[in-house]
Amino acid sequence: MKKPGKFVGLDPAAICRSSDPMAVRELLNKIGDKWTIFVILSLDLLGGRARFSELERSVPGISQRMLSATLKNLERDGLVVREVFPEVPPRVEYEITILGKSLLQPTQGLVDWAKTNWEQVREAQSTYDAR
Amino acid sequence: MKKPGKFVGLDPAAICRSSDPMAVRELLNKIGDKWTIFVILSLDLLGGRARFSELERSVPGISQRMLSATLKNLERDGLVVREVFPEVPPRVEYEITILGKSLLQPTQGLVDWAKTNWEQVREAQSTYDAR
DNA sequence: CAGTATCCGATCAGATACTG
DNA sequence: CAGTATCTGATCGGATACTG
Repeated sequence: MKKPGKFVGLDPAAICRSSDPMAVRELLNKIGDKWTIFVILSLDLLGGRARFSELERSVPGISQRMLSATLKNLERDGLVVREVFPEVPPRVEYEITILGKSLLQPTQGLVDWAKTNWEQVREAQSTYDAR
Repeated sequence: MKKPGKFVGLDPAAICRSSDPMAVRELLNKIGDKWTIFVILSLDLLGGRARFSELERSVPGISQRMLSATLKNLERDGLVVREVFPEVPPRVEYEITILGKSLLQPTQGLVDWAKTNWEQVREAQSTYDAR
């Protein structure tokens, strides 16, 4: 679904001590896109399981298109599972997997860093821009 | 330099318990772009200080254009400092700041997660794609 | 050496409209 | 309700060439 894009020539050991720098690349890529993190965090806050419309409401600003695409990628990566109930009107529930939950911890580390340090980043930006 | 892009409507408390979801957004955005993480990690591995050409060699595949842009953003954010030596030929050194170093810990958390779990992600992708 | 300038194709994500 | 389809402007990043 999401093509990784080729990325040749990175020396694993030298760059990030990872045996697979592509994994880091791809992970960072996913983490970095506009909605992924907010969707998993929301799903977690909703108790780990929610339906499409609940997520839509929980992530203000997201469009159906982007929520759909984001969930599809998360499902493909094994971070959430999708369950369809054959009812009318249709009901679909998304549940965070153990793998998905395990990603929340390192993610929270970044969130915390932002909380702690972003003011300082903003100041640096202001200083820089003032020249 | 890097325009954040407007992003209205996110409920801080509900989404990520952050007092500033824009900070998280922007951080994730930076983290997620193609070279930022590899450049800071490389800079750290090079002892926290290196010149342009050293970084160019340490991050295989990066172009001058992207290294330059990435470093400029890192400098603007206060994560590295740039020092110019008025010599011929010119010499410019980049040094990671304390703020920059502090970002390495949460970042490493993600790198470790990728090392531990990416195989599982790949399997999930294969399974998903096989349908 | 340490960049900048320009061009360009690819991807991203918003808006809007439509559907089983 | 839970999506998909289509269009579009914006941004990203690679390739290449040039410069103080």
